[in-house]
Amino acid sequence: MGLRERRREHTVQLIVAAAAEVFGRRGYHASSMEEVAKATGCATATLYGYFPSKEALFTKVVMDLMGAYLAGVTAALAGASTFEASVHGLFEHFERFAEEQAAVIRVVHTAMRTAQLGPTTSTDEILGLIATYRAAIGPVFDRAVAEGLLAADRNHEPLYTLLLGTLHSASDAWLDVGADLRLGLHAARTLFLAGFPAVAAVLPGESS
Amino acid sequence: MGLRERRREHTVQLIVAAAAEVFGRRGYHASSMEEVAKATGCATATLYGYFPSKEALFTKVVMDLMGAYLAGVTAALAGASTFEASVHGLFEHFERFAEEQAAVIRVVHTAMRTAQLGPTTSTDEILGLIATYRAAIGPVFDRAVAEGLLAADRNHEPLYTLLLGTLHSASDAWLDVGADLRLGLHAARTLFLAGFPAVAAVLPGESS
Amino acid sequence: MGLRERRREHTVQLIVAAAAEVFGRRGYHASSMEEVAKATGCATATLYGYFPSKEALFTKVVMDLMGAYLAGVTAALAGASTFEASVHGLFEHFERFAEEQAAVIRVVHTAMRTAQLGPTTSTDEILGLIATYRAAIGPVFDRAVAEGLLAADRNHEPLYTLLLGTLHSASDAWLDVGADLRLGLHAARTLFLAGFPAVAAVLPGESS
Amino acid sequence: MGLRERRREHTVQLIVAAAAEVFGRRGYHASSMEEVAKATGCATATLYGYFPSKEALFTKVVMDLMGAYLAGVTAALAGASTFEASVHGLFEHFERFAEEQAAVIRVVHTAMRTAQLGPTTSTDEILGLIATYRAAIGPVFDRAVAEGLLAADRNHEPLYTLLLGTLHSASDAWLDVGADLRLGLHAARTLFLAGFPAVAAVLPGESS
DNA sequence: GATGAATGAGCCTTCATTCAT
DNA sequence: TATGAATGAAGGCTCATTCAT
Repeated sequence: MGLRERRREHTVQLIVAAAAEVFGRRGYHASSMEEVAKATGCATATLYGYFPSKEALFTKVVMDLMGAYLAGVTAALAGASTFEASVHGLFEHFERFAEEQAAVIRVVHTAMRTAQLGPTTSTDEILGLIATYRAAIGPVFDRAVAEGLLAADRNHEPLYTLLLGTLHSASDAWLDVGADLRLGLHAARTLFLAGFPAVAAVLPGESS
Repeated sequence: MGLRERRREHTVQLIVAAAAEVFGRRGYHASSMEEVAKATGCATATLYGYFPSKEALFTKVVMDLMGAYLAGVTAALAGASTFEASVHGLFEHFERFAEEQAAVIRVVHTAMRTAQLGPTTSTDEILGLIATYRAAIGPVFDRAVAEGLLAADRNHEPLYTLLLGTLHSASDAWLDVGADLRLGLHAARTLFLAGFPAVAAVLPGESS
Repeated sequence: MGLRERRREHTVQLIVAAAAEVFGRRGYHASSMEEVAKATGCATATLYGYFPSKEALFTKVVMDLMGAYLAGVTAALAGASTFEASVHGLFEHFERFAEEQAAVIRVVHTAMRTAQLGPTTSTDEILGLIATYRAAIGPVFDRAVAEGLLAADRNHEPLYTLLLGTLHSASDAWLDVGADLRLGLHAARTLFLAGFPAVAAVLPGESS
Repeated sequence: MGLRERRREHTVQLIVAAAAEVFGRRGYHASSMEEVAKATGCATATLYGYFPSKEALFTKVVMDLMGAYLAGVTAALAGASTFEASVHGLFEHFERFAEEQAAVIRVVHTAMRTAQLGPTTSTDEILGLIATYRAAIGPVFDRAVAEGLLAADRNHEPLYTLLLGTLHSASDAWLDVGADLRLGLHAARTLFLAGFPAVAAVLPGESS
């Protein structure tokens, strides 16, 4: 990559970082390009030299942050050989990531939670992202199956929902009402691990 | 209440119902007063005869729906004498409510999850609402304490978070990716009940 | 038509008149909605209560003015029984119309001359308008045929072009360099009538 | 002219050629400097190394093309000794020129026709250009006078208008509705020559 | 000389809100 | 009370132009 391109890429990163902060704090619709520009330290028009539209910028922000987060998830799970270790790894990664970049969590939550609150067009991409997220945590359940804790021929769907649900509930409480993040995550992990066998037992056979 | 006032109140309800549908479908910022008016079947200006602003309308919508929902929660919990029955009652109430009024859940989620996605000013009211929600499900844990499943002098905060987190994760998955609601709620309840003792055991002493 | 509609229609006419003046003076691209609003005596946003876009307003202006002009053309030709009288009628109508509403001629010329200078989308409508214009002056040549001045089985295309060309050249000179309109039209009419037989004689057989 | 200057002049020509194509196709206002740059094969900023503004570039384009065209006109008229030959020469030159460079005709028409469609400020230059154009075809009428077809002490103004009007009407029809150029020009020339005596007879005495 | 990047000004359009009827 | 109409205040986006490299 030439020098020019590097500089450009750097600027893109600065914009994305500023935009992440703004979008995370105000949501998509309430954020204005002028606000993002001010946060970046440039003129509004400058943003359009890097992104063709507000929506494209938003999508880039979500994709980038989510990509970084998911890469960490994958790495964390790669280093865990048992089901329990996987869950621990996932929660630890989340905690680290959340503390470093609260804004990130905010945008990602915002985006994932509310396809309908973001711009219409990128809905598909966001849904794809949700799918990617679920795929990334798949190894957790592969290990559960390998360890005999979970039958392979069951509908695992609710497990994904619950793992992410308990995980995110802690960060939501942290962001929304200022609850203790570490404690929340600890409790969430405990609940998930302790309740897992019972849930596994009630899952119906694979279907849709 | 005079006849005049009754008629007015009726109109208010019609508007709120229409607004709930619109806000639930599009979110606060993406919804326009014109859209709400069209859904109500009146002119935009008419809305201002009943609500001083878009924000006030939104707040009213959230408050009303949440109030109805919470009344149901309270009723459901009043009729349950044990911890387990309480949890069952809560989930059943939720399921019934969600199926009847998907839009309601959408707005409430939207509102609760993201103070920042709604209008800035009403944040306080929404936070108050969250507190009310938590208070409404308090009886669940009172029963757990009464049954000796939970020590009274512990920080119950994470329990509230987790109960609501598991509950809502199911409806989120239902709304966002079309997951099976009944199955999701069943799994969530199972997880919560089975994992509860373990979580209760790791809760730290009362603090904040 | 109710009173409401009448008032509305009246406002539409006021806007169209103001817009005709502005578009006629500055052309489509150089005119701004703010300028039109100022000429109308209202706020910019008000225009959007009557027209969905700048382009729609422009199209309406052109269509309306052209429609009025063509109605006059048709009427003038209906009252003329000979070829020569037709041509006289056409020129007289044009002169009257031009003096009354110079702006009209400007917009129409602008629009007709340069589909590509107006908004892209309405190009088709403008081409259709050109076709309508040509159709409106058709009777002139029907009479020429009836009087034996013109063979029916010839390509009349160049005649249309020349009749309008001589006619418009006079108004163009009037608008652009301040030439005398009456004199110009007189000369144009004289040229057309005197040269017509010669042109009719050189027209090729009907083809495309 | 040094080598350096020659190279510069060459670049100027490349830009003017590209700009002529763009302005001819889209008109002044709808053309962007970026579009011109792309057509030239250089960066937008580069254009400013050769022209101080968009307007200056437009003016240069018009002046250059018109200059080339008028030089041809002058040459054609110089080689024609009679009135009729002059008119023939003019039309032939026009036909050759138009077929070679349709874009040229487009820009020139655009510019001449509509001072208001080009940039406001250069109106004077364009008016001067119109005057130059008229001067260039002056010899046609000088010959008419010499041949006794036209009285010298009359207002020749309408003749200029009509000669150019008939000429241009053919190319307009060609450009706008795809009419046959050669046929149109033939008809136009025929009309002009055949009708000329009659017009000459009705011209008033010299005045403005 | 050439260009990528930056930007101020401006344009079209939307929308919450007000007001006269 | 209901509403059509009017509007100020943005907001997203474009573009001619400048400047540092």
